[in-house]
Amino acid sequence: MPRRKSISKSQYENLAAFRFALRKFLRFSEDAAGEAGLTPQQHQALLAIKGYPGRDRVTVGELAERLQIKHHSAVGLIDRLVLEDLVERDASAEDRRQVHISLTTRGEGMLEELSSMHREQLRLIGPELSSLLQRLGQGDAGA
Amino acid sequence: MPRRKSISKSQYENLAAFRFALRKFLRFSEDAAGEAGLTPQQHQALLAIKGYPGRDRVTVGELAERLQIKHHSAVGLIDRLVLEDLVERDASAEDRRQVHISLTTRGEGMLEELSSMHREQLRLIGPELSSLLQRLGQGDAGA
DNA sequence: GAATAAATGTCGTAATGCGATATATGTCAA
DNA sequence: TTGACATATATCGCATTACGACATTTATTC
Repeated sequence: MPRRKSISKSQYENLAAFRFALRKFLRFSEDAAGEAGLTPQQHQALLAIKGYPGRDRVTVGELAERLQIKHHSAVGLIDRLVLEDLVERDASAEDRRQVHISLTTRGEGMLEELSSMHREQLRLIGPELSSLLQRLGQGDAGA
Repeated sequence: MPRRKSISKSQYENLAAFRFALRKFLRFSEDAAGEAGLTPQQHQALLAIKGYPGRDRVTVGELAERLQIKHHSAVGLIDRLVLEDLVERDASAEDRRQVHISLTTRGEGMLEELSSMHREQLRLIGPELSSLLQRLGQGDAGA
């Protein structure tokens, strides 16, 4: 039987089931951010800053990389976060082209609240996602 | 030590690492769709239709549910898909309020190509995602 | 110190999801 | 069989956001 390009009905169903589960998680996340008064992207930016490996500040370029968006998209996002008093910009001492972004106290509080909810939700749905991923990893066994 | 609301630095890093991996996968998916000449949402719609459990057509409402968007957002999405000759609308015989959406031959071809790529990519990164999920499921052990 | 690269920022454009609202069809009961 | 209500889809205008093209400032290199 064919192996590379051909996709069986059950494989389409598996792929779709995974994306459905993913969308439900993202919807949960979007709703949680919205109820906290943040846009989803603002929430992701706060997490990317506070959760950056080994530090709790980032440059504009680093933030763009972590969010997988372009530099100038990150600039606009940061503009709105600064307006909301959620992050602050500080010029870098070493390289004056760079700008360091870090959370304000207000930003920290909001992120902590949201992160707590997400930690719980991910513990809840993590096993399901892993199971769906594993099913995709197998050949075309299950229906 | 505290258990509910408080989040350690390493937990922020774990949450951020998971979202980063997720964003990289979604970026892969967005880029793949774009190269095929589709928007990311158009691709997701095709998959949701073809991968619907037990069928390969859906109603507008079902599509909205699978994509986790509102009905009228799905309507606009379907409008654009019909214009691109990727899906077709058919009136339901049983309930004339409903509209059945199914893929055209062109839509099938595009979805098969994209699904093949996604299947491979998910096999590649599935283990990493599972590992990150499992780390979130544990307490606050690892750093 | 001129040329080039890198980091950030500005501006206008396009896609998309949503709330409010409208229309058509089905359902149920008096 | 008709009136009241529910359901499925569609329309319209709005807000958010990411992008490409381009500009500016600072660092680096020969």
